[in-house]
Amino acid sequence: MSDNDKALPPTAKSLKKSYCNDALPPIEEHTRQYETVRNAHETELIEDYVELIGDLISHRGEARAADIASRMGVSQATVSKMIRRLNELGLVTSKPYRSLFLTAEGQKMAETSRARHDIVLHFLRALGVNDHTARIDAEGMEHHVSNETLAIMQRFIDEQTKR
Amino acid sequence: MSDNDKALPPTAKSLKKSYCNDALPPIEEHTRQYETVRNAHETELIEDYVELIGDLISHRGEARAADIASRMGVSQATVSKMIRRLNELGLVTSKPYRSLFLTAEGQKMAETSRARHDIVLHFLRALGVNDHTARIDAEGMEHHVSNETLAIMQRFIDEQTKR
DNA sequence: CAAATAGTTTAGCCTTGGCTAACAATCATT
DNA sequence: AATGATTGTTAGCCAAGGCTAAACTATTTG
Ligand SMILES: [Mn+2]
Ligand SMILES: [Mn+2]
Ligand SMILES: [Mn+2]
Ligand SMILES: [Mn+2]
Repeated sequence: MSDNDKALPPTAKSLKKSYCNDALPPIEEHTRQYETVRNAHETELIEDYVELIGDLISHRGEARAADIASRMGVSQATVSKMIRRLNELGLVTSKPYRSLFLTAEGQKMAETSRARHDIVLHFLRALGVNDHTARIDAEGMEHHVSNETLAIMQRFIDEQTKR
Repeated sequence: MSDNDKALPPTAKSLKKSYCNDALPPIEEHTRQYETVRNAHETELIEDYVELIGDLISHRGEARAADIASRMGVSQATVSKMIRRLNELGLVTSKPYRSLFLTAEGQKMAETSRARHDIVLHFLRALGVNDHTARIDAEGMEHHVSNETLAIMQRFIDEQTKR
């Protein structure tokens, strides 16, 4: 019914509010938007844990539950429970009372997440956002940035840094 | 211990990976990042519901539970339960089996959310992201964009549209 | 090496946000 | 006005992700 995808009207009216109060998107498209967000929510905590574990291992030599808990700002019990989940998902290996290791799959996820996180963070800084704020925003935004947008962000960073 | 906030070294070394694999952020700052994300998660569904209800009212004349359910892509039972919550939070008023209305507070939240959502969406398009992708990304990103970043996005949009 | 401290796990509780199935109300059509 | 279709509600289930308290293990230190 609506043609949101095609060229914006060449004669935008108010330029400030031009296409913003368009009709609602068609139902199926609208639904898919919310669905995508719900799906992201299912994986984002997992990604953050795996990414943090990878960071702890590479920067500290090992990943201990207590460090995860204090970095995440949650209780050790919460971390312990989550580690069981990560184990079941095949992302980490752990022996009771010992520190954690990432499986091959876990390492892959850690790298991917870290790379994406870095692009978003660098993009925000390149855009002019204060480092502190950029870090906070990136931690949440990263899980909702498509590969398409990520590529554009990377291009933006490259252009900024080149000049 | 680290000074992430202050001026980046004027002689950045690799420019591609310069500050990305720095040491981990100091614990308290790191914790605050994750905390901020957790807080956003508590309010984001609420915001999406309220924003959608506002949109339905202004574009359709009324907000019915069935429309919310089909747009959100969830069951009517889920919507019914959520409406009770919105009611308890003082964001909507509703009589059984009738359509919904936003309270003054609800309207304020709807406007704020809608405005923020629009800025993020327009920003992504101005950046060169395809409309369809931009809509999907915006739906998730919007809840994790600080006011500081939002202002910068708005400035970017203005500059893009001016030239 | 024994005791104290630090780290980890388990048990049990809670809220949120999904679901299905059954029931209740409203609305539209004859 | 009766009936069937649509819409809304309730009950009861589940998983995720928090928490505290208590028990257990490992490490450090006297
Ligand atoms: Mn991350
Ligand atoms: Mn994150
Ligand atoms: Mn929104
Ligand atoms: Mn949203």
